Amino acid sequence: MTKKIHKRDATASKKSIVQHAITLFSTRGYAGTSMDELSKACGLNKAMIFYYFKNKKGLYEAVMEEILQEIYKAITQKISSSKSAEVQLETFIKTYGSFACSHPYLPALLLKELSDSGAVLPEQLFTSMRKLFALFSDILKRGEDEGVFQKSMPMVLYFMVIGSLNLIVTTKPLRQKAANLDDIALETCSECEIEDISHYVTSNILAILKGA
Amino acid sequence: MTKKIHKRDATASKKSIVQHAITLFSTRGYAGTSMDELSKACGLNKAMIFYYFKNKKGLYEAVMEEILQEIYKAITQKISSSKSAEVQLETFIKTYGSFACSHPYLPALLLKELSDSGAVLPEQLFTSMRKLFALFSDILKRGEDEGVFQKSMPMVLYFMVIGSLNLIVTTKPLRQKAANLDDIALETCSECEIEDISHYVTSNILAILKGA
Amino acid sequence: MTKKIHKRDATASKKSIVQHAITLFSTRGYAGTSMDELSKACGLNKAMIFYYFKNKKGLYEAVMEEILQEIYKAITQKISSSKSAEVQLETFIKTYGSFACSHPYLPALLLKELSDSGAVLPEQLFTSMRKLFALFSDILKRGEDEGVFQKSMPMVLYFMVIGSLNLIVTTKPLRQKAANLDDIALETCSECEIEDISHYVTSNILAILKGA
Amino acid sequence: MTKKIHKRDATASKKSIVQHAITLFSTRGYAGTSMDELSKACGLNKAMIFYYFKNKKGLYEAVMEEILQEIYKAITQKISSSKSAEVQLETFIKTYGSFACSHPYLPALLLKELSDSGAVLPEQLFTSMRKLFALFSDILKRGEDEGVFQKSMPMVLYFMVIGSLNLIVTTKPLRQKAANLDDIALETCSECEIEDISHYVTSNILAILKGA
DNA sequence: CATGAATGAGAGTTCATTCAT
DNA sequence: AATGAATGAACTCTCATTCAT
Repeated sequence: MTKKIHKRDATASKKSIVQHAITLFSTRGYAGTSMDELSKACGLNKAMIFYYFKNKKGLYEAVMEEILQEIYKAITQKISSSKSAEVQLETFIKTYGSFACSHPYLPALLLKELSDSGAVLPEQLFTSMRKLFALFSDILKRGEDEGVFQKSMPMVLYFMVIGSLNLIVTTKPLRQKAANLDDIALETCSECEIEDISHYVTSNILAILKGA
Repeated sequence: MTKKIHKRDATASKKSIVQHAITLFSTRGYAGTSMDELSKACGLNKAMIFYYFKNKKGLYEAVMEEILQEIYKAITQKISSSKSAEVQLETFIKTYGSFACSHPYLPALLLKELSDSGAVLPEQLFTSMRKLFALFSDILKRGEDEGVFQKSMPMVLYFMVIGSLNLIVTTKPLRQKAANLDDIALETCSECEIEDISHYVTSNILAILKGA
Repeated sequence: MTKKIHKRDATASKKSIVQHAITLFSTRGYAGTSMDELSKACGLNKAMIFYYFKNKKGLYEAVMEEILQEIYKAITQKISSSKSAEVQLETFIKTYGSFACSHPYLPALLLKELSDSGAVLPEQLFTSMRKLFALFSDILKRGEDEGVFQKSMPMVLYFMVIGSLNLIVTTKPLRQKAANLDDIALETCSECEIEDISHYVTSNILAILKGA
Repeated sequence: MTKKIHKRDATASKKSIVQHAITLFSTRGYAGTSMDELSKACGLNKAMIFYYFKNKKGLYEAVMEEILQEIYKAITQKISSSKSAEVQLETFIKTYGSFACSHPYLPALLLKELSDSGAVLPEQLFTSMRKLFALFSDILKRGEDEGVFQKSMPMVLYFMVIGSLNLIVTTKPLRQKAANLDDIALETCSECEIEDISHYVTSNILAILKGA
């Protein structure tokens, strides 16, 4: 008689769905993720996903919203306390790197979305990504105004930063497997710490901005 | 009475399938591409896809093999004639950039595959990508040996190059739409030519490698 | 507007699927039965078959499980009340015969499965068949112990019994058609009652077991 | 330039197709056998099967025709020289047994066909089977006329003979696997020679026909 | 809020068969 | 006589989604 009634806690259930959805979407992609699998993963009835998120796309939107807000919050919090443009830039890159490393679904989802100009979520991706880039762009502008940075192409620099950091994170398993297989030593950074990489990227960007 | 009799030319049919598959895979992703749609796109019976490529994965492998060989050939041909490490590096970056721009499926497919460490094609992606990176890495080493380049982290630099170039290409539509919508001017390079960007990336990487 | 809403009764739906599957599998064989046809036959959506039985093989297993249990139950119920080995043997044969006649899918399915050593369901067929044969074999042994039966080859006798009864049932339509067509009288038992045949088989087996 | 042109020997090709078809039909059944697989098995182009046999059913007919003629010939040859009804019956049973054992596709195909009254080949199966049964029936009649056999039900006796022999052959692998797995000894004749079984069946039938 | 039964469309794949060479 | 390319229908199975309870 007593059926396994679930939590009856709307917010908790929603959160559980989103969390498991993040994992699945980031590993299998949007089309490759099935609602059936997701419902099993989070132990909730399949219909509940539609009850809370209307449809698959709605859930995906919630997922992307979530992770883009997370990374944005993580960066703005750290940056607020920084003074100089130089330090702010360093903070931006290092925070992004360590966040991407500890939340590897971010690079996976971001690269997937960006790889087709956000075929699934054009507008939302656009506004969210825009905010993050605006932050980066502002730092560069401040540096220019302060006379510590050269004139630059912010968009390209931004992509150099997040492109390299994202790829370093997503290809980690690939590179480690390669390291075990490879005869000759091709330096693939298979054992590098994210801190060292973030640091290296930072100094590279600064070298570019400071010029000869 | 007149059935849609097809060309009866194996190589032509295979090529047609691969070409249309490239388009679909790069825009919709692996899971999002349907063999039905593909067969309609290339005007061939669905069964022919399986006749030639055994299954969906087999076709995808053929597609990736194709484009990775293309870009590798494009780069090695141009590089062979270059002399100094510096010029070779410039050639690498500019060739990659212009190829990616004229064959925009390359960045799309590459980013998708790299975004989950090649979930679909682990080994093949690995070997093919490895060859391209080895080329890049060799140039850096030669530069070091010749004393014109500083010591560096080749993997990170490589990802800075292809990360930025790929993202510039794939986000082009997104950025152009943004430019029309945006009130304030955020420099998103929506009108930049790929030559200028490749040139900028090149000089940035050289700045990094040449140091202060 | 009025969609074909179904009963929403799990056990009823499952039963309906199994019942119609029995008919189809027994007439068309495993490979010859299509899930599409089955779904139409039982008025349920095709997906429901997979919802309840996972896949075609799973359904087939359920079907075989069902009918083998049925015949086993039918026989054991009747036999339990019998006293002597002789009567038990008679009960076994006659029950099997009348059951096979009133449930003609049993011989059809059994012969098909046995005709290739259970290519589809090796283990299950094995255990289920084994139980039935063990019953038969036990009766013979008891008869031997009691001194009323001669030593015999139980497996061969068993196959003589179920072989003949099954074939009589499955070839019934064939033999009746033959009777109409045939000029000369070939005694094909086209009008025989199953009771007479079971009786004849019983007395034959007893003749064998009692010896000269 | 020189393509692998095949034998160009019509009868040889046809024979090869039939031989391989026998194997496949007997193991996988009619519906379970694919023309693709068959063409690969016999190394001939798929279209040739249709060139020679019109369609799948036509090939199946040829296959059944072939094996039913084989067994009929094998038996009639041996029987012609026999004198008494008793010896003829013995010859019938033993020849059938040894042929079935050395050509195990016969029992497999026969049981499959008989299990649904020849759904695929009603008429042909009917005439061919009829001939074999007529042979058996004639022997019994002669025995009756000679006063050595009791009155009997030929159809049932016939099915007891071929039912048991066919099942013994087709279930051999099943019974051998069972023997290895089984803890307690259930006499499944897993190691019996066909000669012993044929002999046992013969003496059983004779016991029936000679009566008390 | 939660469940499991139900659905229709479409997925990838295989089929028997035909046609041009 | 023989081949490989082509076809359309059918196959098993999965999908996102809805409905009754």
